[in-house]
Amino acid sequence: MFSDYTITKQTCHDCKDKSCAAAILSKSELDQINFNSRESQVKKGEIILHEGSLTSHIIYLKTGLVKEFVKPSPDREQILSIVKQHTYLGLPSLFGDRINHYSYSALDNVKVCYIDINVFNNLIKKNGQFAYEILVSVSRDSLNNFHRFINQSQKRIYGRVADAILYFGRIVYESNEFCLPFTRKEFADLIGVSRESATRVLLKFKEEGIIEIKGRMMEILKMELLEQISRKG
Amino acid sequence: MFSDYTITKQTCHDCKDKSCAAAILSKSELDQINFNSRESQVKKGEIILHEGSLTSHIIYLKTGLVKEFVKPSPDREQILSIVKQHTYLGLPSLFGDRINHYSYSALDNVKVCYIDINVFNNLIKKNGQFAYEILVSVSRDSLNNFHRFINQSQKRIYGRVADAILYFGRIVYESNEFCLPFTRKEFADLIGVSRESATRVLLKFKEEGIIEIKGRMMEILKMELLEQISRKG
DNA sequence: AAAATAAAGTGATATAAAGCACAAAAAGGT
DNA sequence: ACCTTTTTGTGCTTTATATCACTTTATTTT
Repeated sequence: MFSDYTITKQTCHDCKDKSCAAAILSKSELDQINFNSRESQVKKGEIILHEGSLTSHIIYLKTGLVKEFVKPSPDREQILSIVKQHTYLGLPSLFGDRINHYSYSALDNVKVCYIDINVFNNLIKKNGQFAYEILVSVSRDSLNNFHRFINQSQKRIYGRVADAILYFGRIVYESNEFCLPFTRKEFADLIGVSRESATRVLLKFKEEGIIEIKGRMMEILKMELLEQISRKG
Repeated sequence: MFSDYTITKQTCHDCKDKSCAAAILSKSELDQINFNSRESQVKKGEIILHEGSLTSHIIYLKTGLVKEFVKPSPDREQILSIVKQHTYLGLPSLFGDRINHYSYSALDNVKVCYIDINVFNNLIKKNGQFAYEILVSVSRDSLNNFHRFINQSQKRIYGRVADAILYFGRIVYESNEFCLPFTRKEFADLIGVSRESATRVLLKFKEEGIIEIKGRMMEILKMELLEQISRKG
């Protein structure tokens, strides 16, 4: 089982998937990360990080998609966001009590890097420019997530479904045609509605020619209308 | 009107209300803030910062309570949090597009300091330790607010009202007896329910002896029960 | 390829909470 | 102290969406 996690290692210096923050580090600073990190692969569906666990390493998502979620109770799941590549996972948890507040699981086969937390914190404290970049990233995420949540809490189901579709089209895949990375249940968990209701609205949208949907494949046909529905709530 | 804002100025060095972050600055660094900031008072009910406005100064809440909110539509209001003294307002907005994403208004007469944004950013980039402290604060807020929101979206009205009461008792006032800083409407806006429903639940709690409430005065009588209701949702 | 399991779709019903309309009380202004 | 405005409380009605129970369709497993 464990041998599935192929542990490869090239140097961080010539990594094509560096974060914006890491890009501004000096050679010797990058060396510190290089010597105190390792890369690993996680298969589709597997958990990368568990809500409630203690952080000893910071995890950088090098390639692939990851879902960020919490389970308020064993039978419920709230998906907070879909995390794209070139992102550190769970930064806010890192600077607080060091307990991970969210769980992360791989939506496809992904590559992640584990970086020693002390090395990372040290770079922040030593290099204000690096800290600033991390701050920008934490702030952006905080704002984005919050906006999605506020919208959600204000909108009714049609608006929420429209939002979710736009989220995939504009932010996650940046294309009008994409393949949902998960089931209808999970789609529903992303916007906080029941699976049945989500299904119904999705089919209504299809019926009205707003989207084309076949299994997990989805295409936005009437962007204008969808945006309008999203606005109206 | 404007003369109401008494502009006093003592030096930042002997300020009794310094932020945790500012406390670690050197004398010369504090000087920079000192020469590029001014203190001002805002009266109860007045707006400190408008959602959508551009940031030229960062605002530090020296004393008093402030409500952080957004207005998704002119007739709706979502209160995000009650901000306590010794907190920078709207930090996440500062590091993104520099547009304020939330509004802030004074819940009582408050003192705030306006600090030049460039000076502030400079300190972050020059002093990683300072940056780290800001990072901790942004992260804490992000996590806290998110938790409240996730809870909210998962709970039904009884749980939400219980949460709000506990929020005031434990976090805002740190006492079992307190005076709500605003109307029932605003109380409802904090937890995203209608005013009528909030009222009804509040009175139900009173009837059952869980809380004592008279106007805006509130006292938590059965903490255990309240926590249980909060957990059950 | 067949059987088993999981996911998706569908109609009927239940229900929590919003909305409405009004009365009572409190707060604010003159 | 009186009038006006705002806030709070209350019963009734409406409505959106969850939940239930079941069928159909996909996906895995053997």
